[in-house]
Amino acid sequence: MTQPKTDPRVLRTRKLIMNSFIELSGKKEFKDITIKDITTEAMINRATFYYHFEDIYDLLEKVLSEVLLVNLNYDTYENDELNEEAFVRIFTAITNFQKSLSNRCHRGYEDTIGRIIREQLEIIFYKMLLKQNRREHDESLKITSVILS
Amino acid sequence: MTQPKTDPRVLRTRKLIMNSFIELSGKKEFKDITIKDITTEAMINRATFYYHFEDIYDLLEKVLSEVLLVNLNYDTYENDELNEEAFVRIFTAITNFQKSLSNRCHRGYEDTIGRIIREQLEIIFYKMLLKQNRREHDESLKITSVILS
DNA sequence: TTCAATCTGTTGTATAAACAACAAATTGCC
DNA sequence: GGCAATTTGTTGTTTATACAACAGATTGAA
Repeated sequence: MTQPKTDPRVLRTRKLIMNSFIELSGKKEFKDITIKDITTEAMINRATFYYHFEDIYDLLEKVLSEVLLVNLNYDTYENDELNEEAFVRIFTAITNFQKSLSNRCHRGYEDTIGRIIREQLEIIFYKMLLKQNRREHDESLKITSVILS
Repeated sequence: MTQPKTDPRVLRTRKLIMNSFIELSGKKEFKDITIKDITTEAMINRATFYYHFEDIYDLLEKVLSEVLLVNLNYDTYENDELNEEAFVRIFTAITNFQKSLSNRCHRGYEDTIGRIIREQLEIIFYKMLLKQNRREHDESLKITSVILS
């Protein structure tokens, strides 16, 4: 509640970059997306990218976390049944990322991806547990483990 | 072709402000729209507004010109028949503006609006004439004159 | 009318973003 | 492998935007 309020310029720029990345992810494989692509699409100076993200992997991490969090917050307002669909969407997205990522083995990156997803899922599941409905989510957890293993 | 390239920040900010204004115009009457409303909606600092526009009337002028120009450029790619619809849209928009503007008589503003519209229409008609198809547009001109009188 | 609240313009200062230039790394092609 | 072209990080400088504060204007309700 008492957050220091982030500069609106920062919010706008980050959103532009992230959206451009997501947009491009629909057209190209992750390994073919360059930072220059993203910044050009976002109409943002390339130097500005590095003000917000270390590199393209850092961006990927943050986009993934963001997506998962957004979907989470969105879901907490809907109930039970509808969540199922959302989970399916999320998992599909994750799987796609994993797949398109598999080529670019650079610095054993799958581990990092896996870590992020697990962390976020942990949070999600935790909040879900607080809402008392356990059953189906345990299945999801197993599925994820399988995919990431 | 050899334009000095405007700063992308400027383009973004102007677009944000203009879009917010257009958005708000759909919800409120012009006379009820404050600059604070616009900047809040656009998530732009109010001081920044004055960096780009003198006041709300200046914004209105530029939005009108912009809208007309965009529609013009859009139309030049389509041909004859479809233009009719576009013109209808534009005239409806103009008429609405005029109507919602009529209360706010502040500094005899209708004159300015009329001037802008006439200027822009002049350009449009001129370009149309270069494309040889005269007939219908003369009617439009008459209609406009009536409205503005 | 009067008064409180809101809005308008304006200014000074801090910070994010643009831009240009660069060396190093990576890619892709022969 | 080697070479040209592209991409990546990084830096210094300029410019646009954020923010806070202000006096004056406008609004709206008592």
